[in-house]
Amino acid sequence: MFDSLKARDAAPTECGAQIFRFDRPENNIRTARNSALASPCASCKVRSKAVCAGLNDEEMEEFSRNIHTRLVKAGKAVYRESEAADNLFTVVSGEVRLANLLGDGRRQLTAFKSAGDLLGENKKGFYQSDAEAVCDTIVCQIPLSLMEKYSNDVPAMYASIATKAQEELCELRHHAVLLGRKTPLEKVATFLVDRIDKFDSKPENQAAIELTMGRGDVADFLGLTIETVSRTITKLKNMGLLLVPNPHHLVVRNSARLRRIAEGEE
Amino acid sequence: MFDSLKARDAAPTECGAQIFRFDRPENNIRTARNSALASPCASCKVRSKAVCAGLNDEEMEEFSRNIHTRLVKAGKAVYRESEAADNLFTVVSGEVRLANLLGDGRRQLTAFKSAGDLLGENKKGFYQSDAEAVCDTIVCQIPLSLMEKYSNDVPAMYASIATKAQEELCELRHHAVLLGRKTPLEKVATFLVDRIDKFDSKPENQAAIELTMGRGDVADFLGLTIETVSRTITKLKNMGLLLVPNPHHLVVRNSARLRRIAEGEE
DNA sequence: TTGCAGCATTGATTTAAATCAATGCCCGTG
DNA sequence: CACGGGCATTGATTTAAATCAATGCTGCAA
Repeated sequence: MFDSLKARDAAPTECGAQIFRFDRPENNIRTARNSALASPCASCKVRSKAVCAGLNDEEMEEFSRNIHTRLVKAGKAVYRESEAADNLFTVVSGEVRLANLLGDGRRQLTAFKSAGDLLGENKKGFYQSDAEAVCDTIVCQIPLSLMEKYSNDVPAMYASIATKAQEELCELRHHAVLLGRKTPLEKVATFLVDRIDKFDSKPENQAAIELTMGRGDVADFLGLTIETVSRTITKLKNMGLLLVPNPHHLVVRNSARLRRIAEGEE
Repeated sequence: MFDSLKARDAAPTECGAQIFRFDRPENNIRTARNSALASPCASCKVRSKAVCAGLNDEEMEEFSRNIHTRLVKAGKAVYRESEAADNLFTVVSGEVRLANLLGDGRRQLTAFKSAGDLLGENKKGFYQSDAEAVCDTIVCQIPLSLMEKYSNDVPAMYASIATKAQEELCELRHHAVLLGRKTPLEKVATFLVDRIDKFDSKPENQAAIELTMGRGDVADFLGLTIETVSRTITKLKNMGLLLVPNPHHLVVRNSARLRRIAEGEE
């Protein structure tokens, strides 16, 4: 019955994951008082956006001794649902999808996580979704025990986690509206607009979008089939709203109108 | 186009909201050392489940001077989206729906909150949904400033809020799977099973379910139309899984099978 | 270079859920 | 007690998206 909704494997697509360099101590987040301390974290490009942003130099120094970075190849799992949740993860580069499966293989993606985002939703000590790399991805693995330690000592970190949880709740409500009430056209438009807002710093009317994931991932994120996603993108193209140089690179030509469509306003 | 999806008003249904009595100091949660202190909180029936559970007698005493309880009539708002978020709320009795609207009136409910649940999701100081009483409901209004004060002093309270946030995230992911990938039959079955798990302490095979909300609310929660919800309930009735004494009271006759249906296993 | 595998697109057909429409039921009210 | 309004249910019809099916494209490997 749901054959075409079966879980699909990752598109092992090149997504330009740049390697995280430990040997480039250009700390532009906070001046290291003692550059001899320069730890992996010191040169971390996502530190300003990540939960560890609030640590001072000494704390960061200890932090960096306890975390470690992992390269997760496209399609491989960072963790799986029901595994014991011992770590949190910050995405350093690349992109991760959070997936939940039904017994017969139907799949729903609940989020894509990219640079600076925090992963590791758990309940009673177990992860609640599969977290899989969409493309080659680097994550920073943070033992939960370490987090707990800092959470008490470093209010900024607890606050940061709380804020991220609130944002995530907000995103999920937003996504529930999409899944439950939007048309395919509105779903795809929302997806594209959200990507622009997440990645494109300059909110011009014309914006380039890189899709690290394949159509199957988009479909499972939006609660559609691959075919409907494809047809809808073609439709947006025919409406003159989109250029499609190739399946993984889109250019939005009129993001204002796309935004209106996303909200069901036309 | 979406006329039949327009936001529907509350069913002003009687839901047996029992009035919260201040004058009955039967503190079965924690023995009040000094019964002269007996505050409204002392007799609160939901305290063991609520965020204030971790307060000691003195803290609770101060707490009770700063909170106040409000009766919200069926259909009225506890708060509205985009209002300044100055308070959190604990549901004392009754039930609240969280609603998000699209410009043209389409509506998605993201949660029903009942006794002991915490309300007041906000982002950057503003509520993110409409919170409306499904039936006559009593809420305990807690100034956010008070929460912040206790959050620093009373780790248990911060932990309790964090736990509730995690649970909420978990529920929303669960709901995303439902909205994006389940059939109407599975959606309704899931809704019923979740209600049993939430309200029915004894997990017998036969369980009574009270629906405080009308079919419109159920439809907007499940991403369906009223008609489909109604037909699906009839279908479950015809399958021998359900008795429907009246629209607001259902009896599940085989919850094990209902559970299997909910997970798409048959 | 050719062939193949995996995606993506496009087209035809089916089907399930939305929409449109009518009726019934229950409760509160005059 | 009769009436009216708001829900809920049920039936008929439409329609949009899933499904089924075929073809095309791209990049990798033999």
